[in-house]
Amino acid sequence: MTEDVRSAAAPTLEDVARAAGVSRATVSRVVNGVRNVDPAIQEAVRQAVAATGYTPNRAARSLVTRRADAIALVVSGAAADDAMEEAGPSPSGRENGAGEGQGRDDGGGVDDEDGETDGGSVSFTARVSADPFFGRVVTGVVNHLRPRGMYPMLMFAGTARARDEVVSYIRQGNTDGALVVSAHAEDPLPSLLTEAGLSAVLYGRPTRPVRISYVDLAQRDGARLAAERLLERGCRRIVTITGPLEAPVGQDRLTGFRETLARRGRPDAPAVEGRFSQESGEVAMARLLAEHPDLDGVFAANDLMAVGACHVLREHGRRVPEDVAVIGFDDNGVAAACRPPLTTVRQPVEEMAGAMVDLLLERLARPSLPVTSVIYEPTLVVRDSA
Amino acid sequence: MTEDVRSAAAPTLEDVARAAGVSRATVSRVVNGVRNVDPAIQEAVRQAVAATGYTPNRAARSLVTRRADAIALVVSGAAADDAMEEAGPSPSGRENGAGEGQGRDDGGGVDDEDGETDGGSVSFTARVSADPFFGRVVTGVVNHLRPRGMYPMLMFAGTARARDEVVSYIRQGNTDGALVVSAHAEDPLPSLLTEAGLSAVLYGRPTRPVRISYVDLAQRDGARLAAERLLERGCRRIVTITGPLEAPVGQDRLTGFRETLARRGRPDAPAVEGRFSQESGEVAMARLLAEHPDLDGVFAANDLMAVGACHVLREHGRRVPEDVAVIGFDDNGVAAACRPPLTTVRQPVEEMAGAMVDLLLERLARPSLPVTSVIYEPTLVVRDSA
DNA sequence: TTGAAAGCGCTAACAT
DNA sequence: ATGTTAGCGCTTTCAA
Repeated sequence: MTEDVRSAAAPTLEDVARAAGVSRATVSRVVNGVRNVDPAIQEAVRQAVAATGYTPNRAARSLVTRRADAIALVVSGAAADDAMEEAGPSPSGRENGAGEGQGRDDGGGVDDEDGETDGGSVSFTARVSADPFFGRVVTGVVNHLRPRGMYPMLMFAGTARARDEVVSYIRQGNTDGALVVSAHAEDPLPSLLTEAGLSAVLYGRPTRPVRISYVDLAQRDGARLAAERLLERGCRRIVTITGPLEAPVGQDRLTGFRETLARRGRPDAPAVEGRFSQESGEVAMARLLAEHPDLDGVFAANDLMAVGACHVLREHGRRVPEDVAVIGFDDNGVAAACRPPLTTVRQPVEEMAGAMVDLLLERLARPSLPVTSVIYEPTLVVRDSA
Repeated sequence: MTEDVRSAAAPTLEDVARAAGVSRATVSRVVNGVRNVDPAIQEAVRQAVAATGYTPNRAARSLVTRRADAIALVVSGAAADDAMEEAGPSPSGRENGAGEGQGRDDGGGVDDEDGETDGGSVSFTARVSADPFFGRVVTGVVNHLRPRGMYPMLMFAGTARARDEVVSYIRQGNTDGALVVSAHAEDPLPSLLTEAGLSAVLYGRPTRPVRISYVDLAQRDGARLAAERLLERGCRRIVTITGPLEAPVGQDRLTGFRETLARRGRPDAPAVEGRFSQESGEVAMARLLAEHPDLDGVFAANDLMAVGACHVLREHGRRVPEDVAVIGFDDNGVAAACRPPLTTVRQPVEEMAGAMVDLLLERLARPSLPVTSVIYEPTLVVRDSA
């Protein structure tokens, strides 16, 4: 289809204009789809574009439009404290690996500060690669952006330093907006972004009500689905491993779960807080087992913790699902890979990530648009564990 | 520290020049660290920069330097065939999910082509989020780039179409170079990139010898480590689950393993080919168990397959490591999370990804630099499975 | 509806 | 060692 000659220097508007016998301005109008161009000329220009193999120079365009034509995808995480001020413990459980090497390289040197040794970043980075959830968000965004000819600039904001750099990078106009997925509650990034007047869309309801668009799942409905399934199976002694309770997801999944149980006359399901990691799920399960040896149903607030729970249950001689039914949340790859395959609440992460893209792009196209939120419905995926 | 007034419009070189009482050119020189600037003036300019809160406008800079000051991180995958020409089977086992929905949306429309339904992209995307390996490469790159004030543009090239778009995007100068990690052998991307005269660095030796820089692990040494460990434990009947044999990693890990065994008088260790997915590891293990019921040692070419093997072994009543010792490869998070925790060959993925960044950046700084490769040494991480 | 011209902010000759 | 100047390729008034 493209059999043209493509010489060394990339063709410019000028070249196309000459080939079409019109002015640069007209070519620009055609290329940008601006009205008021004679159809005949329009066609001629299109031909010239094809013949020359013209593609707009983004730098030149950005220079005048003041748009970067790029967006940021930031995986955010650490709370206000980190690298430099690791001291104060956060409200709830802390990530174990955090805190080595802090305070290193404060000089602001631009050299050799690697994530592997960067204070506070270790556990953040580890969690991000360990939980398939983040990978799903990223692939969802990338795949949805691709047909639009765009690729996201990927950023991690795992430390206060990294976060500030990200914010100023975006403020400087290097991207037109940001998609952010937080690995932590109390993430100051959303506020920083909106305060700076930048367009952003979140994955998940922000902890504090900040005026920002977001895409979320009807978390409580998901938890309800899990509770009902456990109830239907005839579980009598149901417990739950929650997510971090300072985060909205953690709270919502717990309350949705408890509400359903309470409505069926089973208030006060025992709960132990986890941190969404497999290990925290194991610890929580062990504790629940010790305190409630007669338990026969477990709802873990994500798949990773459910997998950890299964491991511990088996080590304690309990069969899943015969002795204890287990339900996870997310429906990540680990759920299907688990033994037994996990019954879980599915969150259409990739789709939701795509919705984030749409929301942001619409907002950028029409900044006057109001802040919006889109809520997806979860579904129960029944496999073997419950 | 910054207590200046920051008005609406971003300060330009002009503003700084005025503030410092010099010309734009001088400011530019200072900002870009060009020699031949009087130290006193240099200092004055620096002050002015700080006072005004100046940051270079990248679009303007790119326009004249013809550098994008950005790099691509592409996770590549599918071979020449896909979306449009799914017909011919590849040399060895095919990814199972591949091939639904092919031929859809050929019209070249720029709308609504999502990865989830895009032919050939399904299994690719799934594999990418399922294998923590890719996440590690990505985090390694992002973390290493951050101190340099750069963020990679993330791209997936899972179909021929996507690959072409990626190549032309880069050719158009939207990024200065590319970091590529292939999920498939026979990936045409490296060749396409070099043929187009673009700078690129690969993760892993390319299938065919193409003149391109890469970072790799001494795969055979890693396999040797695994073989020796199994031998030391006194395993008598050792088998292996290989990676895809059309890929260099698959080959190298197998030959390194067999060579070591042969040198100890144990040629012909039974091998079954896997595809690096947990499921393929399960299938392979089941087959090996059927054909060699007396096996007592397994080397899986990656952790995911090792986990699958452990599942199957347990289901067949074999205890790990008492009855059968299992060793994986990579040392991803799943290795430590496995029950029992997996003894495995560690690949310092994040570090290696950092090395890719260095290689590419050096190359961009001095294009005359020769093509290089950096090889890392693997280490054996002993846990419980062997 | 189309063209002419100005200028976005920066770097890189070239002059001084 | 510093300043002057000429664009880089594009969009966007403003005229015609």
